[in-house]
Amino acid sequence: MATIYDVSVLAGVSLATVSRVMNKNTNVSEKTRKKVLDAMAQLDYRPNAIAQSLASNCSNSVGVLVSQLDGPFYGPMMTEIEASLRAAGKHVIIAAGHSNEAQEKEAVEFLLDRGCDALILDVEAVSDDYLIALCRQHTPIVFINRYIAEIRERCVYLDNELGGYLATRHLLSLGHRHIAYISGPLFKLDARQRLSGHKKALVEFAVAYESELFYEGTFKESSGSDGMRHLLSLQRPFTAVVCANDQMASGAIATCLEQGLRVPEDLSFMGYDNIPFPQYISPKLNTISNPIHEMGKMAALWVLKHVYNKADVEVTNRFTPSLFIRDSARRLP
Amino acid sequence: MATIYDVSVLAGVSLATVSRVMNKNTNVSEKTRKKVLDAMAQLDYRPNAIAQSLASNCSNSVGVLVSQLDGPFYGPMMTEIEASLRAAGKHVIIAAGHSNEAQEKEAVEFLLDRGCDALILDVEAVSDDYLIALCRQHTPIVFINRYIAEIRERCVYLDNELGGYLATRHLLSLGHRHIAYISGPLFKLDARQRLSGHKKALVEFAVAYESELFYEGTFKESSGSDGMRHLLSLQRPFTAVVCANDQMASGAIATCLEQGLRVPEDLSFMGYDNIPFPQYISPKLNTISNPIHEMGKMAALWVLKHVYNKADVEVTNRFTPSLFIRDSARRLP
DNA sequence: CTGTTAGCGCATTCAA
DNA sequence: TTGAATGCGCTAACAG
Repeated sequence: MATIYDVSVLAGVSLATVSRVMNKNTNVSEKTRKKVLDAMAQLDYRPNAIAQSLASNCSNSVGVLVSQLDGPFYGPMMTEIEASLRAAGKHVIIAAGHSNEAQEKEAVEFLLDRGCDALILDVEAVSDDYLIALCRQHTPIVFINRYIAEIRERCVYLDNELGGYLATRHLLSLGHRHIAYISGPLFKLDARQRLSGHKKALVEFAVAYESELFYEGTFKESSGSDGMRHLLSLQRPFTAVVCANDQMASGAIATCLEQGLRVPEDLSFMGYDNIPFPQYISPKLNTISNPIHEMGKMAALWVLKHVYNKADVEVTNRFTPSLFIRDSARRLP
Repeated sequence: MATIYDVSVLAGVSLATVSRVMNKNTNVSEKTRKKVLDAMAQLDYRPNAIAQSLASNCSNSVGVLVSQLDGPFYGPMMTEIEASLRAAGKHVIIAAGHSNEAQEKEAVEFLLDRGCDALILDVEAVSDDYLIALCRQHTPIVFINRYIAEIRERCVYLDNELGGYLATRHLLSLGHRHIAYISGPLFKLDARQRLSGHKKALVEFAVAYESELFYEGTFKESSGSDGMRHLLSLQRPFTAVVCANDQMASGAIATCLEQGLRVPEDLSFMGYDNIPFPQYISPKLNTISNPIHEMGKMAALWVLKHVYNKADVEVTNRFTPSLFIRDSARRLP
């Protein structure tokens, strides 16, 4: 591997001059610039990014920490982040925290140690205090899907309570009065907020909350199935089910269909997140939009703006969900 | 940020000694080791990974390049790779190539420049020659989803032709004789191989290949819908459709259901990849397994074995697909 | 406009 | 067992 030194020798200039042309420093005559460029080409020179980072204290890379690497939720988010950052010549180092406190912390420290210029974190298991302390570090950090008042200008998040409210209100407005709820794991803030919105809508329509019709799932398809089986076993009447995400809704609907129930004729459903797949199933799922890709993009823009002084755009912190009406809920006669 | 120098001063030892205890070098007396460890703890010392990489020429990180960051295919693969590597104390830098030659090359060079100890590549757009040349570099590289004879021991791949064969043979064995085919983009090797297996099965059953019943899609849901609409518009009889992946199959089935066709009563379907979601839709999709997560794991093991001299496991290069029979195809009377 | 000189934080000889 | 010295490849003052 050729080094900057080899280039300088071949070009007959000093080391510093080579560095200057690399960094587009204008104080180089066209003639010497060309000599250097030629030498670089001839040696197939590639700058050593590690050495650049060490010397400049800037790695041109930003660390991204998500809960999982797979799934319909984080994929689009990472895609947007990567695309936005790459378009600005920055690169992305991705790690997974697996919703586990130790792993999340370890990943954060890894990214910090790797000299990332900034971090974009989607973390669920670590405490608010930990994150607030983290912000006192010199590496700038943005948070996705999390709202912490003390550092609110670094948070990019969805109004999950509003989404939960919209989902349930839609069913209520269709005449449903006995509505089951398959929740995400309640240790997650977004799951709690969605549930809170659900209850708010019930109150608004003066419908009692039936705690028997509540099931705490895991946000995965299989727990939607499990939840549905549980609810059906109750022998307690209900005409609709709100699921805290589309994956659980899909699992729940599949279970209904297996048991010979029709959707939405026998049971109406609402999902949440508007992930791509359920558009292609039958019945098409009603859901709440979750502009996760836009939030990813916004986090990337935040970094571009605050860390790299690019992108003079306005950063929106709070995103608003909206209702998608398709074929999985019907109006009660 | 405390440096190794700060630690050495506080501990009253030399810089080299601190380095020794960090690297678990045994030639340090218990007493001084303890002094150093104490100093580290006191200063909350975290080694600078960048500096370590530069000095040791080893970054403890491996680069992973996939086509996309989202989707049901690459997600599980990345998850396995990350988990296997992290368990060994190694880290992962992920980039996306977007099935585009320039972007794939750029990403490869980025990962190389970042000082990755090894690369795991899932690339589609670059040529075999480029990859063969890449292998002459000093950074070890392993390929997923690609077979190149000259560097076969670095390839981890699926027998796609066999999978295509199994899919079509299943339908043929159920009595289908007019089988449409919705293909992946033919510039991708796996799409061509799956199609080749399809034709092989037809030959075996002495059934003519009807080129009118062929549609070249993109591997995305929407192209499954498009393909289905095209096939239906042909007014040419067929009783089954083989789709080159599950996503297109889902799109195609959705379109059929929309148009009032029943699956599998009116039309039988086969998918490919066995992605999670279609298990939760109705009808449950027949498909071909694609052990992408195992392939990801195997690639990680390859790196652990050949680069870090860990994991004395046997590396399997070729994976064999198998048939999953569920509810989307019926036997013809 | 260009060259010289110091580091960046750490690993690694080579002596002691 | 420990310390001093050197260098990894590059950037960034500071001179000239």
